[in-house]
Amino acid sequence: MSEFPALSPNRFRDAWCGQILGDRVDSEARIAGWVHRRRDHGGLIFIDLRDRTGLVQLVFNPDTAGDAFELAHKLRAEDVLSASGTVVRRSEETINPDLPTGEFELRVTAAELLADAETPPFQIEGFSGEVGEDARLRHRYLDLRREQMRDAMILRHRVTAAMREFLDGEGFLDVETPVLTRSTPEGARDFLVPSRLQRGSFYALPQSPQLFKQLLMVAGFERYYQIARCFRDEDLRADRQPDFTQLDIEMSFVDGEDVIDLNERLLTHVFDRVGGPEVELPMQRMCYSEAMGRFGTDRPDLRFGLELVDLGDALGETEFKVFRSVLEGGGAVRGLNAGRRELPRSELDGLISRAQELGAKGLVWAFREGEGWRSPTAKFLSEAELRSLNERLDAEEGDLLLLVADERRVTDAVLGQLRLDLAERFDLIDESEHRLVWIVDWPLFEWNEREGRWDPLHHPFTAPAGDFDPENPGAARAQAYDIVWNGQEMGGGSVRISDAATQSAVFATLGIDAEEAEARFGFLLEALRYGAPPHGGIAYGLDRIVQRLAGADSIRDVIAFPKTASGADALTGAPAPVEEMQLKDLGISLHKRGLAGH
RNA sequence: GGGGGCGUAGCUCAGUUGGUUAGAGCGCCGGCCUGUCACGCCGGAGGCCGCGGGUUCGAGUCCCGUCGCUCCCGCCA
Repeated sequence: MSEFPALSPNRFRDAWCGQILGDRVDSEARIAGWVHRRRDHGGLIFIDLRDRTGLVQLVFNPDTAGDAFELAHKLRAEDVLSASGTVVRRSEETINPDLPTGEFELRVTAAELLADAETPPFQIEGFSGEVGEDARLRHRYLDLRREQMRDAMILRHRVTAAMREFLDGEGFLDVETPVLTRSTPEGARDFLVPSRLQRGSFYALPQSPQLFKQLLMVAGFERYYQIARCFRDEDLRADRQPDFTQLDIEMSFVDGEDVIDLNERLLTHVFDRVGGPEVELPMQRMCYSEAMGRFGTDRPDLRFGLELVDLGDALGETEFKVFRSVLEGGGAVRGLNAGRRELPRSELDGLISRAQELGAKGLVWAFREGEGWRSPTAKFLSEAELRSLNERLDAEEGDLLLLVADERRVTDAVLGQLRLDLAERFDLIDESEHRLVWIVDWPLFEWNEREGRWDPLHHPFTAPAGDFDPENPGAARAQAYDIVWNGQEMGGGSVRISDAATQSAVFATLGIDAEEAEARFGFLLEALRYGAPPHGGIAYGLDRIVQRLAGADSIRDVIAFPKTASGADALTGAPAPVEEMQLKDLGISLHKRGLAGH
């Protein structure tokens, strides 16, 4: 999109407010937009007129503006105005260098009020405070007038336009898949839609178009993409909405390398088009086990250090019961060196609480002091052990060391999160830096202790790497890849299972027996028997990509009409009760509040 | 489901140890003003202190409950 789309001149306007009208000095122009600000000097009135391209100053002089002068006096913020007049180059001393159009102004000769506006509930711009999000969302159409929101939405458009441009050039077909569909097991709760024609049955809103895009590969479309709305009925976060948007891509006759290569070119194309970070190709890759080992997470933020270190073999003979029992029970003692930090006792206690909140039983903190530690825990450890730990942690005098002893899963989760907390606390992240990394070589399954079963790390359609041995699911590797950007998961994909036998075997491992597999995924298994090409793809969180490109704190800032943390639409009031008749049509009865659960 | 933070004028916020008539900036309304651009100057209006209950001679302030917003854990790619 060009910055100033061509305008067909009409009675409202023949130019954009943000347009530099240098080539029209001394000639006529007509402009329409919203009154951004009025500066009424009594005998001379300035109006900043705003449209989506920017601002321009209108000058109303009683000698030249005629009736429009009286109108200008009555104008208020956010009134909608069409004004015509002469484009004038401002005199040197009246140029506003802060405004792109600041060398020019429109000397108004006629103006028409197209709509008057009530006083907005909050100022659109130009005061020092930050308007609360609550107020912004209730009047989102006003919030979207703010420059920051307008730019975010334009950026979003440019991102999707660049994606379409690239994928179109690579021969991808944009195919729409159903929104009313059957539950596909992505792991999250489904949003359900009751069927009127088949009472008692429900559609599910798609958590992703996963199965449909695979069917499109079976159909022979070979290259598919869709900017697809997806739905997950889980609690919200700054980077999670119940309905969100994926860039969904699938390709045939490819292996994982092909998919990664195409996506690296896609991302750099998009970044190039919208002024995103410069990324060298090929992008960095890190295998899952390395990410977990060094950072305690499968989505490491590589912009700072504070890496995790395994300390178990420095403590093989330790008398310290806490460490010893964990190690004997197959757990791990891991730690990180937070660097030379000063922290009051209250903050150290805060770290302990945080570690407990994250699932640890406790947290050992220590400052290196000489060859040993200043720490409540120091007295339980031998001098040799302290020296050895200092060495492992590369600790220098005064460095803050944090250790967690627990199951490996817990040590990683806790230290991985503490690492992020510390980076924030000590401002270790250079916000101008961008680190993208592919996480590869994933396990196919992980053991779900609570449910006592194997779960897929990605989804059940991910192809195993090499031969799949159903007898040893824990050893199976996946042909899967996630793209992680500054510690945030931006997209994930895999090569898919393209033969029915393997798919059935994976279902069986996941505890889905043949009967259930047939009932839920029979259509997929059948499709795979009719000649399914090898295929794979990826899905990106579009909102997150735009959020990061916009430098926003929340995906809500790059979604036109987002939901609040409780899943409500503050503007429309959704979700809302419905008429009794609607429920009756659907054969649904609600338990009355107060009766349910008794 | 759990934990933290917030809720006072239209907006953003202050409000001391529980004390008399609840403040500021911006916005809004009126007046003045011919080169401002967050215009300036003068004047003014505007409050269910989220809601409900309790303690107290007295509650914006303390306690209990509840609702809303938000961040995090769980959950979720």
